[in-house]
Amino acid sequence: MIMENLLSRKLLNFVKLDAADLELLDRIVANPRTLPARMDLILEGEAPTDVHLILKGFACRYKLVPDGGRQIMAYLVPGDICDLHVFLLEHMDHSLATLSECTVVDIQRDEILAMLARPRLAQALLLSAMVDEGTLREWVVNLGRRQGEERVAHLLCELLSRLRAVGLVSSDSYRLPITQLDLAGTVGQSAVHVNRVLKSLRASKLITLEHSNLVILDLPALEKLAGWNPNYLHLRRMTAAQV
Amino acid sequence: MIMENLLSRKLLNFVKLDAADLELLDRIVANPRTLPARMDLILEGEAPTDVHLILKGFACRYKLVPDGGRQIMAYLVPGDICDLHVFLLEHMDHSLATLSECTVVDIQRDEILAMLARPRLAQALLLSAMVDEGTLREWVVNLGRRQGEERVAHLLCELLSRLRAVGLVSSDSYRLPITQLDLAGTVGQSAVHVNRVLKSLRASKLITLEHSNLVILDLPALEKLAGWNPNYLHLRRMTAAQV
DNA sequence: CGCCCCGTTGAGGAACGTCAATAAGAGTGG
DNA sequence: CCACTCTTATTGACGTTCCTCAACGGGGCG
Repeated sequence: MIMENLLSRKLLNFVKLDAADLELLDRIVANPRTLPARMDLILEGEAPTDVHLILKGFACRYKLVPDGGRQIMAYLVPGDICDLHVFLLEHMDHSLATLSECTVVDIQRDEILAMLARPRLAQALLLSAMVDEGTLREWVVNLGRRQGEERVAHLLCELLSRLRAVGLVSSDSYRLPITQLDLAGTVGQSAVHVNRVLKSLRASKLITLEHSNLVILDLPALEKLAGWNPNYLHLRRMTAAQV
Repeated sequence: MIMENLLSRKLLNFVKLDAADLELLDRIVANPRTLPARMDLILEGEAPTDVHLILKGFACRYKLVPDGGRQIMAYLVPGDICDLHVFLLEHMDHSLATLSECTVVDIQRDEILAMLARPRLAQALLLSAMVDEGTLREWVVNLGRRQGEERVAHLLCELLSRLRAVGLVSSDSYRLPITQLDLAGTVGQSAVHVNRVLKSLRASKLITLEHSNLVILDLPALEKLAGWNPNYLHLRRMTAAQV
């Protein structure tokens, strides 16, 4: 089975690309490597070297706090590029790690420059970076203003949209290959409480979640609970739903 | 009294600038306007037109949530530039408003392009944007992993660093022209609870706060409480402390 | 088979929210 | 300058959300 170029698929949500653009992207994703779950890509304080592109699996940005806990500040899902700031920042102010097993491409400096030299690709990459920032702002809202169930519901809605944009959703269902401990580190609550929140979402017939398979049973109700508004993802074109 | 060019002062924290760079910045800040407190600069959903530069006062990014509350996601203090993404995003995914009376410069498209055409200014602006993003990540940590007193303490430490970088701090003291309701909307707690947190910080002899004048009485202790680590601000050079 | 990580549940306590009342300032018009 | 009003700050009482500690079960993997 041929692996579709998820980078192209993602960027096509923002801009049109010509054949040469697509060919460059195909060349870039040609040599991926596979990493196990729970593996650091780069640590806070280290000097960034290359740019990472996720093709498969979930990764995250995180920081450790003095009391031993960790806060996840971003999910990196297939099609996501991280650390375009390689060229500017001397030291990482956060760490990067896989959550599940991941397929990753290390993009070299000259390949990034080749992309930025193409106006439409440059625009798509910048737009994608602005969306990441908008997502961060929405996470601040999520942590600051919503409580348990709404918080998790919002995260599930966001992942639905983001994964749908790269064709990884069918019938409001997707793989969510993370533990409840990771989920707790994401929504800023204890693992015990997240477990109870999930129990409650299941009891309300909003979702099922077994063996890392999430099924959203009642999307309108989940979106309503979450106060969902996808404008911060700035998706201009919706990709066709998969069968 | 001549108003110092706070934009230059801020950018000099990141890069060296030559005389022509500084002259361009002086031209840009030449025609400011003054806005009253609690005034929107732009609303979520609107199309951004120009870029805003704050010269005096506090402004913020915020979103309203269905239940009527508002979450502040960023503070804009003197020297801060917002919305460089004017050129890319069709609609704002959040709103911008003044918290106190503000002096603001509206920067036109061609002036932005003139700055970006100068390599060092471009680098400084991009670095500044990355710092904004790093700040957003730290706020996620603040909301997700810290409780009341640590949260407020962290915010106060951050503002100390940021205001010091533009010369608005003397002896660990600065103007904090915001209400407790705004503070609550920032740290994701109720105004009543923020009031009690402040009371506790005062009782611990860490700060005083009267008439919008904040005095940090014991900075090491406040930083320890906050788990303060300024690396995300990426300040390379410290500006001299003001008398 | 045994171990370890993960998910689940119970019990009790700490942190935080809501409602409500009062005080203290700040601005406004007379 | 004073009376009035509106916003902001402060405090108490009480309820809710969430955390911590602890125990137990289940499934994957050596």
